[in-house]
Amino acid sequence: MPADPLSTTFAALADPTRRAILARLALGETSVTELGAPFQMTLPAISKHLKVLERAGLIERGRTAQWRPCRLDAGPLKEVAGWVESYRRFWDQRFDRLDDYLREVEGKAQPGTEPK
Amino acid sequence: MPADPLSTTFAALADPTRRAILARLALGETSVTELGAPFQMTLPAISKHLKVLERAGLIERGRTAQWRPCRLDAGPLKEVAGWVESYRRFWDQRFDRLDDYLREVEGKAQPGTEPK
DNA sequence: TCACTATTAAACCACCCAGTTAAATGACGC
DNA sequence: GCGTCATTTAACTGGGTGGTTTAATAGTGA
Repeated sequence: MPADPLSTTFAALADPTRRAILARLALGETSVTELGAPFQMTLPAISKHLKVLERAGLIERGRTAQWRPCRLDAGPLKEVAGWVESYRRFWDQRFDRLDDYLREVEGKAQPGTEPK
Repeated sequence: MPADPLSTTFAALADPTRRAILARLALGETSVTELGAPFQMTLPAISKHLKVLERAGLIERGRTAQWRPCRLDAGPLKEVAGWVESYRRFWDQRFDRLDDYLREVEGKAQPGTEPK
């Protein structure tokens, strides 16, 4: 239901098989069969994972003869990085005291869409 | 089923309501009722979202009287940032030519768990 | 104790997801 | 055209998820 791109990207990344596929594609374009080789899983399952990654815009697909090779498209990861970076100050120890200070000064503010 | 922490974190982030809750918590600790106020959703639904966030380690919960306030714990986001950063060179335009070069030199390597 | 507030639990629903097997599509080589 | 390889589709299953309503738990305060 939530069709927003960030949710789709996060959902696509929430599976270790799909993340492993992306890692393999980071080494270069390859075929579906070779992508599936490392996994104890049938090829239709791999094909479904690829469809999820494609809908999330994380891979692109070509058509060379009977092969439909995949290549990585890291565009959506840029938005993920941007989102997560906006929380950096919350895990970076160097800003812990600053956080306490800001929280003290600001008190309770109205809810916004993203922090900072 | 995939109980690995990174998958759990990504799955927790793959919902706009939960991301909005995190954004609200970035402004400071607050109660369940106040967290649910901006959403057209019943409180049990909010409570379930909080349980998902808690299992992912993204929030911590206290016990002050009848309130069980939530506060942000961005620890897992650090791992997310680390994972996504390993793909930075694939979306950063400045490295496009370098990518082509590396792909040419490396040819096909064996699949690893993460790139580079 | 009683009424009230804050929060969760239980039971239920519709739907999506990850996986399977079996069959279909499509391109190649002979 | 035929057999073969690469890939996808169809149909099905088990289990998780996001939401609801109703009811239970737990603390506060008179």
